[in-house]
Amino acid sequence: MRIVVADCTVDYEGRLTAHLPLATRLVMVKADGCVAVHADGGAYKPLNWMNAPNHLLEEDGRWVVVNPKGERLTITFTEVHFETAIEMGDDPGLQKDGVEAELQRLLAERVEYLGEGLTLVRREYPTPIGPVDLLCRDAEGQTVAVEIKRRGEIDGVEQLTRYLEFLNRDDRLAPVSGLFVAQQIKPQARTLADDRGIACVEVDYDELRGIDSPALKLF
Amino acid sequence: MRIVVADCTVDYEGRLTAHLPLATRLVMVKADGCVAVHADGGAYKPLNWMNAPNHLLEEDGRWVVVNPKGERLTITFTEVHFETAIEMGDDPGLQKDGVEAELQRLLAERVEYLGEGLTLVRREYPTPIGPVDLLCRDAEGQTVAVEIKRRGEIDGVEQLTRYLEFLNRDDRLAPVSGLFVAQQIKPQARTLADDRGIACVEVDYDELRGIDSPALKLF
DNA sequence: AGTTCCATGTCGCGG
DNA sequence: CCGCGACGTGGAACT
Repeated sequence: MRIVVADCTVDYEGRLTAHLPLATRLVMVKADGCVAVHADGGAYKPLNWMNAPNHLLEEDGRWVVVNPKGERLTITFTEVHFETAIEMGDDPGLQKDGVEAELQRLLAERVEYLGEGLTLVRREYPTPIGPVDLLCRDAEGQTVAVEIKRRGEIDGVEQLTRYLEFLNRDDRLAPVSGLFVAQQIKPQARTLADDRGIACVEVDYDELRGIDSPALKLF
Repeated sequence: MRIVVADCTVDYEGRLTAHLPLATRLVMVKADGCVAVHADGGAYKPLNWMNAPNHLLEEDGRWVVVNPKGERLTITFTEVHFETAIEMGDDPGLQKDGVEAELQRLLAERVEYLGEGLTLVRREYPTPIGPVDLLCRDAEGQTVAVEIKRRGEIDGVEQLTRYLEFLNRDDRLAPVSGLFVAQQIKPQARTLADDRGIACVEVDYDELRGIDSPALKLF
């Protein structure tokens, strides 16, 4: 990794046009070639950047970074305050836990949490336009398609609507009703779901994890 | 700005749980207090971070960053290879040009560019599921809902379709027709729009900017 | 390579 | 402060 602290101006021309006036900034070049320009504040996100793959042309007091899509980042240096390069080696990568996949796993084990008498038919039930998170049957034996999100927004309702459209063409399943499940459902998403006759359920992740945990079975 | 290159492990507990095994990484602390851990590759985005406002507690060989929401980032240092701190001052900030807001502003001033006899009723016209970019009336006085995108794709057509569904329930407005406007409209989006009776218009940003500019009024 | 969808999304604006 | 939508969304998984 290469690190340069310098007074510079930056110009980006690509998906939009952007310009950074003269100021002191940190320029980072990673081993894969991606370039990022950071200010001393604002956010962890760089002010400007160019992802790999790209080509870095170093002229006198100016770097021009171009990528195959024709986007261009130009950094013009006025004064370099500090510069270094450090070998860091490969990174083993980030291990994550607690995202949507986890929520789906927990709910698949406990579909009755979503509604009395609900039973699981299949997780990731395939349709021509992608898999439905959970396919269930309710107490009366009617099919229920469940879409799970961490945050329930309009896109999720659209997605479930598309699934229902396809599932309802299958005579062995129809009529299929929809159930939209999320840790938090936005009002607009709820409005749209109501309008389309799709039921909504908010679930509590910690409570679910509690139900799931072996510890609770001791009680 | 403070920069540390070190062998470290990182643990994040907050909206999710995440862990980074031991490796050499760059740790950046900005003037506003935000902390970012970068690997030497992968992307411009840090592996782990904590935005301001937060509190950084420096113990022996370990930093603990906590924020008011109760999220916690712990960096445990094995060996520090390099460390520096640099005063960079305020950043004047990024100037952007050519995004959707700009396009909407330009078109609101010149709706007749979108069709002969079109007049603006209101920008950001509210509906229960969000605001319509432009609400207009055509030469015959019929209501037209306009959705503006930089890049016209299928989800934009879906969005406009939802608005039309709601607007058409309002007797004072109905019947409402749709107009999908973008700098470039993907073939699939155009097909879907046609299928739903929604008209499409591609606009040229530079031309619009030209029309908008006072210079043209000299002719 | 193209498409779809998640994200500790982040960011900015308007109510 | 919340809700909502754009973003140079980025990035990963899957076809």
